[in-house]
Amino acid sequence: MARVTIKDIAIAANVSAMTVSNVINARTSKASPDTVERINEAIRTLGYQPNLSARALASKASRLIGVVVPFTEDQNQLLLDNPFYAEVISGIESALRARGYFMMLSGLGETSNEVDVLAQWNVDALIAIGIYREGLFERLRKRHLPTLLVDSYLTDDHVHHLRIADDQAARRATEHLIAHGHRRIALVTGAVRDGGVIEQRLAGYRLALDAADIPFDPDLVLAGSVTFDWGIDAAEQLIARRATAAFCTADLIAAGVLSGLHQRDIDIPGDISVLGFDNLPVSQMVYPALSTVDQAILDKGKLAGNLVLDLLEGRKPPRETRLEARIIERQSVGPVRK
Amino acid sequence: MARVTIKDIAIAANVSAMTVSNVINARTSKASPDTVERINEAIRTLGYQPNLSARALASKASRLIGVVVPFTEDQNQLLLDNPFYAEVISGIESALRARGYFMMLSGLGETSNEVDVLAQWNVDALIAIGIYREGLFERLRKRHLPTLLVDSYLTDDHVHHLRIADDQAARRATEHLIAHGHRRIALVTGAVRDGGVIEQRLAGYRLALDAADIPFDPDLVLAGSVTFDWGIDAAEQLIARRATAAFCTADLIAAGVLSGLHQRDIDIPGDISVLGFDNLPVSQMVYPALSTVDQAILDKGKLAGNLVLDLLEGRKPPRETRLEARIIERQSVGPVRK
DNA sequence: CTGAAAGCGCTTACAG
DNA sequence: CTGAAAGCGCTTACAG
Repeated sequence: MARVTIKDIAIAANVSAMTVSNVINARTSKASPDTVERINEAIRTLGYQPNLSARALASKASRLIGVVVPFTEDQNQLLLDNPFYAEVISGIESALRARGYFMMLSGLGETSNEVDVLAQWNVDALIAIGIYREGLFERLRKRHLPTLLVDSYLTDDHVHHLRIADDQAARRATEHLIAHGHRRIALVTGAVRDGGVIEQRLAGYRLALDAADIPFDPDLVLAGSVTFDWGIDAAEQLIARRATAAFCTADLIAAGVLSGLHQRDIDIPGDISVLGFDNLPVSQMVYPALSTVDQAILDKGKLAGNLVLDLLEGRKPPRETRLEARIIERQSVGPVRK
Repeated sequence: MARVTIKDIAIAANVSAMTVSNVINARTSKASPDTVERINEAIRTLGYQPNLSARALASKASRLIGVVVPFTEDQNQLLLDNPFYAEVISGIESALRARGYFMMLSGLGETSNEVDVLAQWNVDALIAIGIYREGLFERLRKRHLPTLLVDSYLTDDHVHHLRIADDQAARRATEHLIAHGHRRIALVTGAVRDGGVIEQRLAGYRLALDAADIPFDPDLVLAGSVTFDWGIDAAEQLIARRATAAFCTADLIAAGVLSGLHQRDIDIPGDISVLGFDNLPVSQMVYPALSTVDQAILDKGKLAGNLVLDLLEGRKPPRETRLEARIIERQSVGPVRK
């Protein structure tokens, strides 16, 4: 049994293919109620499924949104290695689906041609998460697609942005530790990159220190990668540098710090306080439960989806959207030990 | 500047469109080396990108593989909520990409028409993860697509399977606890479903008990959902039922159990031992680090991708592939308290 | 080794 | 309110 096409429906309903097309695409004003009914009936009984490739080809609109995530820092080329991405993507997908669009997911590495893949599928628009490298960014902008950058500070006239107020969030986080009496506060983070979020969070951290008259100590900035393993390593340096608190710019790192401190029998938060960032599910699973900065990842993802569709559908969303983040207090932050 | 098509290349290289098509599709035997060179040159200078929708339409092969994951049990319609899926999917995607195929990801809920979406995109084959419900399964098989079921025991003549030896793995896990002197061993699990993996793991658990002459106590089977929150709740029942060890059929549940036990100041593994399943990244992040059953999720995903492509390309992979799982000993299992 | 023609399943002006 | 025709960018027999 061959696939049932629009032509089959046309024959069954005794109309032309183009009337069927009109009805399918909800241009019902262009057909009499009676015809619409007959066509819908035929669609139901024959089990018609539109061929989306054909539609994309003919209409020059694929209803496909490309979503680009960077491959993990150790270049193992795995999507979704970071639960943060998994959650944003879930949010994006849910928003797209609700509005009748589809997601084409792709990783993006150093030398990768994954952007080409998206071009080949004729995606209507692009959401790129956590982009910083100039080289890759260049490749993105070459196709002049409606583009939304999530968590990126790369500037470009043709690009829209969604991000949290990273500097402010980091400042508040640091202040939260200061309020608990801490003065030797380490910043444990991934690589500080041009146009990335960490740059901004570092700035917020410094602002908080300045405001509290705590001199900035570069030795307390521990930059590695956004991984659990780096957190474990960082724990050792935390101790060596006599930090009493660590502000980690990702929960994944914070989880590693917790684990590294446990290995050395350091009490948390008795000896060292740890504050995370993201409010990933894992932050509730570690021990002690991690105090962290919530950035409502899922909502962020949904918003990203909706913004990019607004953009695509010509509804002129704001060029930049900034979300608020807030601190979630759990058990990993306490007063400084006297 | 309009998109450059195969026709543009044909003109530039002074050949027909079909010769270009042949060269693009690596049927180079059908063209002289000289022609091939001219065509490739034109492709490079003009920056040609094949239109995959057009190719799919004309060739009746989309190189798109549908990947279906069930929506989470609380029906919140979010893909990737479970890190297990995120990891399998990463593996699948990586295998598909390596062989020149693309992934179309879709969730699958109670009433959902997501399978329709995949049909509409003309996916060449299907990988479905963790399917048990008969209703949904029926909808899958109606399209007679090459299908690989991951972690499912639903039988059907037209479907291929990839799974671990769940009964055996559960048996070994239980024996591992028995070897530590435990006799009141609870099984903490998601819903036991027809054709799902948990059914098998329950069987393995019972086999181990039988072999050790430990009577099966239905009160020690705690079935909820595959979530952290359920693990927290289960912790309370563990205590009430005087279990000395818990075998959890998912790390997510085990993490919740750990957390719930901490809340009640139970020492792990001093008072109660906890064993997980999956070896998710989170199993290293919790405290104490979780002993668990490793099922090499990433490799499983890659294998799934390769199996489905073998199937699609007519290489007749085995109808059923069973992977071995092995126990990873960390800190959450210890000898029973006398 | 190369090409002309038909066709994949849709949509889009255009006409009536 | 409805239709005939052309076209989207490819591939597929078929012919030479």
